[in-house]
Amino acid sequence: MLQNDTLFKSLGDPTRRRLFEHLCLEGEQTVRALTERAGISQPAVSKHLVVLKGAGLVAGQQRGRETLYAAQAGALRPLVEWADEMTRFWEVRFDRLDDLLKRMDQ
Amino acid sequence: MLQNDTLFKSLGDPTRRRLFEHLCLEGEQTVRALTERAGISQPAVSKHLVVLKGAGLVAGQQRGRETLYAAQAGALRPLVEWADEMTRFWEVRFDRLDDLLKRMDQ
DNA sequence: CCAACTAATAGCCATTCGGTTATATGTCCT
DNA sequence: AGGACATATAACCGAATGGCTATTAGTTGG
Repeated sequence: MLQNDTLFKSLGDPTRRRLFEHLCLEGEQTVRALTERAGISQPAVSKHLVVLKGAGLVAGQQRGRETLYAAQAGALRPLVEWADEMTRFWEVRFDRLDDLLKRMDQ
Repeated sequence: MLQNDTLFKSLGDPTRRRLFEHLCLEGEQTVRALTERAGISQPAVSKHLVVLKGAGLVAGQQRGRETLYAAQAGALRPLVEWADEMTRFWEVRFDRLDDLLKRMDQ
């Protein structure tokens, strides 16, 4: 579960998550475009992109003097799987409780 | 999307996420039991539980002098929905690119 | 060739955060 | 009643974090 740590941590910061959201919804963007929209300095954006890249959430390809970043939505899969697993276990327990209550009713 | 901020932030800390995982997999636990397993001090655990409760991920019911905490797995739904939405948008764009490439092939 | 432009890095700072110990509050048991 | 126990809160501390400005490196176009 160590891989999940960087994934969840990356998405834990609102600004960073918004950058990722924007890339998902609007498609690949230059750092410049992302900066204008984020309302923070260009170096701050670049630092966030490094973190997102470290989690596999984003990939950047250089084209000339600018770099195009694109979301890698597949990187979200471990997150969904984790959530499903947690929910599944939780529901199993709920079912057991339900059974217990039914047995107590009778 | 402001509600998601606290949710993602709560899960962003590994220790905290592990507490939640434990409650999901093992069922409700006292603070004492959680503390023994977490390997940190009892106040630290209590603080994490406050944060998790703030995100709706956990609920505590006092019973005598101890408090039983239980996971609220339903609180994960916004997270899954968010991930689905991001993936959906991303795939739409991918399809468009796919179409474009097909058109270019012909 | 050089000035403008784009992005990344370095260095700095204030704040946040996760941990600690000490203490308060409340409950149980003898 | 009083001591042990369970949890929450307060106060504090060092490390991590997210932001900034300044600078560097690389690219383009006149």
